Amino acid sequence: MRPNQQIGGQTLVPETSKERPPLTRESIVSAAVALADDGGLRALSMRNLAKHLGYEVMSLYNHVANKHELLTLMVDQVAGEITRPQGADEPLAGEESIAMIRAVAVSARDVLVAHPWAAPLWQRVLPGLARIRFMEILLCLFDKAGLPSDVAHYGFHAVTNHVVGYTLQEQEMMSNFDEFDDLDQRAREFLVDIDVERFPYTVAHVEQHLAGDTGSSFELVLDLILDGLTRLDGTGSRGR
Amino acid sequence: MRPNQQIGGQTLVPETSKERPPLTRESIVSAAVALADDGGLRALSMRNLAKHLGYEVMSLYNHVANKHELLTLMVDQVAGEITRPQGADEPLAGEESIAMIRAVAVSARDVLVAHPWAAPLWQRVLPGLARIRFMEILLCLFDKAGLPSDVAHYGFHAVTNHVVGYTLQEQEMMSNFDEFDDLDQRAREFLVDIDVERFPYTVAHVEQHLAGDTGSSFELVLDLILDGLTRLDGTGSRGR
DNA sequence: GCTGTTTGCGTACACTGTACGTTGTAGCAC
DNA sequence: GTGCTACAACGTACAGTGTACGCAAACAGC
Repeated sequence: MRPNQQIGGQTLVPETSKERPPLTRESIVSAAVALADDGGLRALSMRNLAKHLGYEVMSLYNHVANKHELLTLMVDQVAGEITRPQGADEPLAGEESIAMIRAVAVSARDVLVAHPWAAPLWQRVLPGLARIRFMEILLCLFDKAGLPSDVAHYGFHAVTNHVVGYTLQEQEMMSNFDEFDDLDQRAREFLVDIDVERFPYTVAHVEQHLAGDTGSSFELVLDLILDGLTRLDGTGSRGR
Repeated sequence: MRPNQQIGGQTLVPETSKERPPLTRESIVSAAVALADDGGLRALSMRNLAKHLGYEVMSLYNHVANKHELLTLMVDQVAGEITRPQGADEPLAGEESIAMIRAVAVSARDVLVAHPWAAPLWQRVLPGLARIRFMEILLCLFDKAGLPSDVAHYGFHAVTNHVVGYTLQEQEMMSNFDEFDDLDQRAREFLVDIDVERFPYTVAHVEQHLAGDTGSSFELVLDLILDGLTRLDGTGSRGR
């Protein structure tokens, strides 16, 4: 037992200072993010993670309560990558605020694209500090945009929903129709099921996707939402 | 072994015709939906499902390829509950189409609320027949709304994203702040983390949620999107 | 009758997250 | 120094997961 410690003569400071970095909360989370970045969430088991770090499984639990907490920390680390606009603290004109909201949303989307495993987790995990900061900035910008408070409230939801939801749906498409994935077979079944005669619109829609000419539709819908919000400034008496 | 079959004298037609309904694809899916409806997705294991049906685990695999297929079928059954508007086949005015789109979206949301487990699965599973029908109707309505084809394309995404994304985010809130859930402790941690001084906007936003005055914001954002789409009719030359 | 196919069943395997107990060691009081 | 406490790393063990495999009973067509 403990095969690595009593090999050399030096039983003091054994192997720990040799090459493997010490186990910390941060190193664990970073390794987990790296492991999920290539290999997806499926590749992230506690055993696998421990092996990659050069430790045994249960040692991780000295720094992380359970896997859910690890996932929370991972999402939060990724949330910290979202760029914060400068000058958000100063007084702003409405248009400037909207432009900043747009920038934050685009940055958040970029981060979710860079870490494809993060989008599904985003809603399943409680916000950590970085994500709360993200929320705070966005809500602050909405406040400074001069919108009525209720409009600001669900405007926030509309924007964040769009960022996460759009990316999620896009990734589903990608993974389902990617040749490199083993889901290729299922994609075939799908395309067989929908024959052109019964579902012409759906077939056309899917082909539009496969043609790849849906590039900037994320930003188009984002602008759609933002423009709509600014239009709801005064009375708010619209709808139904 | 096989304790249920050789109890009575009749080894023919043993127990099968006695009381338990025969195992079919449909009965399995329905039982799975029922099981997930109360108990959530966590309660839905193949073993648990088999037990509830009065069969053994591996018998299910005679009717369902694997669990992923089962989940797909479950989502599809639920998708079939979405009400289809009458008269969608006939020629429509633009406003009528938009109204129908709105009705379909609201119905879809109702279904997702009735089956809280379905929203997270919605994006993780390939569309089955019922969901393709749903897509077809929606896309058809978008076409009849007189929108340019690209606007119709991402309008479809904007609406479906909103339906699924909004419900998902709402359910996360619910489950994270519900007293009945064992996540209560985590919710406290969350509220402790965000002190009012550092994150005033976030605290105010969360309190707005806890006060429950966010009732119809789903439909408000939906109208926002739909109104925005109809405004993008002609040139499409707006916003960056 | 025989034969091939379907359906239910039991066992078994690889894998998951993690509870629990043991062990070496660092820090501190005496 | 000795003793005590705290903790990080470890190994084992357990309950739970999805499902591959093989066997037996029931039913189909000949």
